Amino acid sequence: MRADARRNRERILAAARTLFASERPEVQIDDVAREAGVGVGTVYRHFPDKQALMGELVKERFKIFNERMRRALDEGEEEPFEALASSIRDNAASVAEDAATRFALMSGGEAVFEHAGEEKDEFLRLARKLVLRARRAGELRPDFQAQDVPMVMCGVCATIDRRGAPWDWRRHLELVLSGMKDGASRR
Amino acid sequence: MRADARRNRERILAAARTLFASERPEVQIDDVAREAGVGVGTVYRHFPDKQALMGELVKERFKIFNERMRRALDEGEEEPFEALASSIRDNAASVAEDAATRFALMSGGEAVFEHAGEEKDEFLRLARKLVLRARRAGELRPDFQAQDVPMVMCGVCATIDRRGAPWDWRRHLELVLSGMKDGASRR
DNA sequence: ACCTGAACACCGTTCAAGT
DNA sequence: ACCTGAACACCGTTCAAGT
Repeated sequence: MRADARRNRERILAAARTLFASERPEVQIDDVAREAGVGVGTVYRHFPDKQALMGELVKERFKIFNERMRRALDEGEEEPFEALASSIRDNAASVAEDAATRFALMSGGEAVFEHAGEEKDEFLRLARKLVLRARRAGELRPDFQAQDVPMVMCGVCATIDRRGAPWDWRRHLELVLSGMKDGASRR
Repeated sequence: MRADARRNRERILAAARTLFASERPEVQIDDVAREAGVGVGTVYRHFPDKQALMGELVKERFKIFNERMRRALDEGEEEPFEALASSIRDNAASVAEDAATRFALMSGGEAVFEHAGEEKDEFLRLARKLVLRARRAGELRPDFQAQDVPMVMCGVCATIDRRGAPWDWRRHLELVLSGMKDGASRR
């Protein structure tokens, strides 16, 4: 890829991040192009449609999720449940700080997730390992599945900054984590 | 309101319910009008904009929520936590069966909820009573707030039929309910 | 009092012309 | 190879004309 093209691509992503995070009404591609200092056509050259642009944000976010979960696998040998719980806490916190990606995650359609397909698969593989390890240690509710990790994360994300409702997503997450613990090992 | 106007209003709502529930791409007001057998202008005469149309579905759903919670207040004297939990279970199940309202709840903006403002306030009042009673009985986690009722319902709703993900929202809800129980009284 | 649908406005996407 | 932005298409909303 030519150097100027690469630079434009980065500028478009940066503009999308800024605008998706700040604007109230639906952000337009024309706005993204203007903010990035390129023509609309250039946005479409790099991202076939709006969903693909949002998809790229989601893809990058999943990469960050996956890094955090790999670290949990490496470092959490002694406390398998806590390793899983902490990685979910940190991932939720990173989404909470990134309104642009949250917008993409929540309002994007199926295409957005397909764009991040590979990273999503890797996410599930890592979740499976963390879940199995915690289950073997007897710290996790036995019917908890690997797919339940993205499920509960989606549930918590849906309650971050929801239309001005005064919701406390951290308490929400702690409720869920406490529900995930095996009955015998609950505090 | 004239009889034909009332009939048109009902037809429009019925059409919206059918289309929001079945269509894949964003449903158009023109489609709703055609399905209802009226002109577009008639849709706009009854509902000032698309959000108001979705808002009406949400409003009616909140009325159903509130009926269920009033019943829980009347009948659940002996088992206050179970009364709260059952009403949440039933409300989630009723949303799960109603794809049109789920669409309105999830993809509608703030205006949709303002349209159901009064019912939403009543919902919070009922939630407060159910929560206080369960807390007094020592069955509920002491830091659980009345606002957490819509919060956890929103979280669970967000994971019903999400882009073909094979998620089990009933297990999700049971996780949350189990996290809501007071530590001392958990099974 | 209410209904109709052509017309308008807005925004996602394309493509002919340019470098 | 890549960029530009005018033009097109689609869909939410309005409003003049009708009953």
